[in-house]
Amino acid sequence: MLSLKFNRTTEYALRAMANLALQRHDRPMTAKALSKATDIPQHYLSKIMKKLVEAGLVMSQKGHGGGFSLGKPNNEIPFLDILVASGYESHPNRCVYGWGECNNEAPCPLHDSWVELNDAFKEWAMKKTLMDVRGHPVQAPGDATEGV
Amino acid sequence: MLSLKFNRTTEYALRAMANLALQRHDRPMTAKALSKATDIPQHYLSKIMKKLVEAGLVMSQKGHGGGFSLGKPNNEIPFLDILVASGYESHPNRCVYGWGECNNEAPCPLHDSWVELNDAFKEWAMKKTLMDVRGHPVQAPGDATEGV
DNA sequence: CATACAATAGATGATTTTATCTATTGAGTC
DNA sequence: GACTCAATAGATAAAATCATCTATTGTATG
Repeated sequence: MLSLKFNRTTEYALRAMANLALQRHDRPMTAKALSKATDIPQHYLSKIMKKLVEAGLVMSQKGHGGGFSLGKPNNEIPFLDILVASGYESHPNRCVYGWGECNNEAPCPLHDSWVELNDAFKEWAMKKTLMDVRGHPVQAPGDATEGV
Repeated sequence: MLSLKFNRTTEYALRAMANLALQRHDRPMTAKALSKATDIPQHYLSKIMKKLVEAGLVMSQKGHGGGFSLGKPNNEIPFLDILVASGYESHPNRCVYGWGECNNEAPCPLHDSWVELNDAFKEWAMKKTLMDVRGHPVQAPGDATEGV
């Protein structure tokens, strides 16, 4: 079984955003609560949230009653933005084959294959948004949700 | 520009294999030579080569005149095998959302999206083989290759 | 069989990533 | 305005990854 691996920071960013997106009430969610819900170390999470805030994907509110909430509607937050905001892109198109210069004009032996994979990845990241996170009931249908 | 990131070990494995695949003469290639050609630290490379040997993707020959050569024909070595052999799979389908149990029956909110991406990834990894590495001239057409 | 070559193995070190801890700043409530 | 809540910031620590160094084992050649 092969599966992609994101680094923790990116994985956490995705996880936190998905969690925020599933929040029903429109009251902001505190870092502490989010940390608990996502099982992400609180202070580590805070640093990630900061990045997401800076990217405009999340709004933050200090002080009593404050917390985090989405900065845009679900469907306007593609995973791509979350990946980028979380700092996923540290090695901008680094050549797997090790060539300093590697592009369509001077492609390394792996270039074409590599591009194919990345195109698929990029397509996914652009197409999928936080809207796609809803799709399963998060809790059992009969549970008691406090009325909005 | 978003692009996938493999860890170094995996990237190196891919790179080394691609390099071996492009070798014209059928004499084995020493770790030293391969290290130089791929710009991978020699002893680090050796450890990776060991894994590839164990997986049967590479044959190794000790002693004078020895070195590494492909263990199978190019087209029988899909990238998938290289990834797996290099140890890419450390977290067997870890749930991005952090759920211990996460599968089609009990899918986390990110599951479907995640599966979609991974399917694309797996398809790529299975489809592409070392044969796809040939496709560009490695050296200028008119260069002097020693006769086989 | 002595020598040089070359893979294998194990120990050690550097760097990066991940995680934690301790303030500090900002905002609402009594 | 004192108090509590909660994000922000920075320093520090733990762990994993990446890299190097030093033997050791195995193989061909003079």
